[in-house]
Amino acid sequence: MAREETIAAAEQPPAERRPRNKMQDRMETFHARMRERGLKSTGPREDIARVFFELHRHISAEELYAEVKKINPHVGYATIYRTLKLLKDCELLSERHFDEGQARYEVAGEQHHDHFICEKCGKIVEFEDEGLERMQQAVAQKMGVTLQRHKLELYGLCGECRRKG
Amino acid sequence: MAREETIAAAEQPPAERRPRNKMQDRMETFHARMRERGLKSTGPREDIARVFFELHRHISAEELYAEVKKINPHVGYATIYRTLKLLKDCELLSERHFDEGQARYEVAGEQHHDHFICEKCGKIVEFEDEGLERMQQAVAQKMGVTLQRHKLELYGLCGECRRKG
DNA sequence: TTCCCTGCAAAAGTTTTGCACTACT
DNA sequence: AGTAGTGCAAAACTTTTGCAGGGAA
Repeated sequence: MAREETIAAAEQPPAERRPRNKMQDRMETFHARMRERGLKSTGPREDIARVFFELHRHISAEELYAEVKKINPHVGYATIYRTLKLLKDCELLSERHFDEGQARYEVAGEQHHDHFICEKCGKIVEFEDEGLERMQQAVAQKMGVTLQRHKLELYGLCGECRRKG
Repeated sequence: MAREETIAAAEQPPAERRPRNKMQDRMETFHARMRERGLKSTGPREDIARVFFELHRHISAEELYAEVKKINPHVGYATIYRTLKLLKDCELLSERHFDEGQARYEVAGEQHHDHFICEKCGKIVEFEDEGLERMQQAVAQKMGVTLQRHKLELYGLCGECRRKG
């Protein structure tokens, strides 16, 4: 059992610019990637992927398991984890380790973003800032290293909690 | 068993500005904080704290256990974890979760810093950049949130590995 | 028909806890 | 003496793996 998570849609690109049915696009991509790899599309995989794409982001394996159980009570934890790994291989999912014991998973292939996490209510807000990205590159250069990826998490109080508290 | 770690001392403040015997200072602080809390200074606690302060940073519980065993083979895992938690309570240790299953621990109370992690050799380099800190504050302000802390990890190739690879 | 996939259960890895015993202060 | 600390073993929790049976291509 982990900290509860609330989701805020933050700084999403305007709806018109996004494809109308992300869900279907993603399922198609999933099928294509599986075919490429000679893997099979099966009931449990469909269910898990569908729930994962449908649900809000930053879900834990435990939460995903519970959700999938609702529509397919037959599915076991092993299949959840195996499908999560498969989705990751297919570059449709990325795994995050926030300050908790368990991993959280989110849809990948979107534009890069970082996270703000409210320490009071647990809300996770995604954001992206060009300036920060550039400055990180500059710092890396100064250190003489090559950057492949990064992880930035800001922790604090969201506007709502600050007002309340 | 986890990924091996190499340590690079990076951008440390000049030696003259640091107290000569950090180790003793830290042990004294540890004793003081324990006294404040009505807790006892004991053999195992001494050994664990000493090894922790002596050793390089970003150690895992497993590694610490192995090191402590060398000087006190009697100590168990439970005491390692309990003492790690105690050191954290005493604000002498901070716990990090990089992209691995297990936690890593480092000496706290130093100036704030972020981490670069080489994806090839596992080397961890600490760094600090004022500009980045300021820009994070600016981004937080733009989002209407209050920042309490943050975590920035850069992943990539260190100079050495890039040259080799 | 051939592998791949599945669920179950057991294992593995990390961290925590219960308990009887020990040892600081 | 009294209370907190210790080691051991067992439990808890998350994730992985072995295996025998079932199903997609």
